[in-house]
Amino acid sequence: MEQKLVIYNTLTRKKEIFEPLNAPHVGMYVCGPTVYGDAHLGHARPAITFDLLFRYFKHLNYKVRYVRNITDVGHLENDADEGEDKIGKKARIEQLEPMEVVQFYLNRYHQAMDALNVLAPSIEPHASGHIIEQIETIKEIIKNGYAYESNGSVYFDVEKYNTDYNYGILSHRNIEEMLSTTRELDGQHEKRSKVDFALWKKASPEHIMRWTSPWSQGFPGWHIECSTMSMKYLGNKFDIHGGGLDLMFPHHECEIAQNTATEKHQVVKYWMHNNMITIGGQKMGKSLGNFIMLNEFFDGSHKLLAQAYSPMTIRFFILMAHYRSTVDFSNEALQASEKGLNRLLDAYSRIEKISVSEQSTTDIKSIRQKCYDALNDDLNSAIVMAHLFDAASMINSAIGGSVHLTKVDITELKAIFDTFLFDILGIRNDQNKNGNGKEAFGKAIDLLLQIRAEAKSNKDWATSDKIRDELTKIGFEIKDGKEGAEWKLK
RNA sequence: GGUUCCUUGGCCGAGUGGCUAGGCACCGGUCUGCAAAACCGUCUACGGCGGUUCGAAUCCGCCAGGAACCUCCA
Repeated sequence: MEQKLVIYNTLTRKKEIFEPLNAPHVGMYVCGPTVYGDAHLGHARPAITFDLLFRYFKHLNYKVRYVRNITDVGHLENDADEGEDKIGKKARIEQLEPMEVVQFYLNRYHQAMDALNVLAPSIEPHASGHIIEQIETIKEIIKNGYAYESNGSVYFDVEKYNTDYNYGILSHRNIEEMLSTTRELDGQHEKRSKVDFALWKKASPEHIMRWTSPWSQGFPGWHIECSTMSMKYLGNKFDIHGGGLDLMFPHHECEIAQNTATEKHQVVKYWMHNNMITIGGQKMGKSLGNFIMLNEFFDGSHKLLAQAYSPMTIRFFILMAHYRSTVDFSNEALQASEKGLNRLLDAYSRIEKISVSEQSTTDIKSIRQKCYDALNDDLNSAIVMAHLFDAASMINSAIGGSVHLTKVDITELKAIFDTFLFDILGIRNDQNKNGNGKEAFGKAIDLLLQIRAEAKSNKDWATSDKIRDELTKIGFEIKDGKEGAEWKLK
């Protein structure tokens, strides 16, 4: 079963066969959160998209090092390298140590990621823990002639760089265009050109987070952390750099410029970008204030939400669309995801109930390859889901008796769910979680259903309905089948 | 204004030249003491106008509408 994974490379705007630089090793770097607030639905998209890729690489037996950074410094509040550090601002408002703010939101971020069943990356470096390395990178860029100091700050010389390389290679912009369309901003007198960006900023007196450097007491620019940390942990040539589409410019463009200015060659082989989550057709984001926090989904507390949605519903919802499509939030779409996910999990939990036949009357064997084909085609999780729904349909039909399956095919159906739905798509099976050490609890429900069955055989509908209705009221779902009643906690 | 992209059935959402994606909802049926679940069936769409082609949702052009980036943003 030859696997040829194809991924879309933003750099070339084409689907390319994925060939690791150093098989069986794969290095991937993804831009993580700036920890000055809780994660919203938009943050779940790259986390889940690249978690899928991480899981799939591991499934394909690659040795993956997945680096996802924590931005805890250097991310400016306003435009063009002026303004205030986001972490520092939040810290002053809340009268906290900056690192206290970082730790608080980082813990909450991790909780949300755990809930979404997003695996922890191999390394989660903090920008603030790599100030020395960032200073070294900046020195190297200055040495190579692509940056200059100005009044204690250091700026990247974009126009100089562009004469030797190509600034705009990723975002397909050109400098002339940018010079004519970029706004003139206050406080840009330090820069030689308005397209230059900061590598190091001298701290203003009220700025809390500051480090000593050859140029000033200050702090690093936003872009330099990713260049520095990605190369530190993955080398000066590595496979994949991912992030949200909105980071393509300027962040990733600047990273490429910094990388190339340091190493004199392209560092990243494949650039991958997930698309945005929209709400009412518009990007869910901080500036529009139209975001819904993940925790608000989990408990249903946001006013736009008709109900609470479980973390797995959110994950399923995101995976139902291809990662390069925008996906529009709505209660209807989320409810459809919730029901669809339950349909798959219900089918999975009923596999044991299929009675074994000598011959299969339907084709199970091709499903696995179809799922691989879908994943190999630029991680098309939506198609994988469609095949899983087909598999669910076969399970249900087999239980209903309209199709027959051999022991081997039944085992394969279960394996397909285990491999694709749980291991690779990362859906956690939260159903019937009443198992752990609560066998007695389950047996008690079984006993109630047994009494109900006896009542039914005596045509004592009052008793049988009472048991069913009361259990339903408590929160159980009772299904009557040919082989007796089943139950689960809703 | 510049760059890039999108427009699929009631809703969501795959699909890059021919072969019913899938999910949710609705409706009809089977099953059931009733219900739920399950199963079967119905609904078969591709913004508009032209063009290329034996054949286009899929390629090209124009028009309309929408979005992202161009300032922090996943």
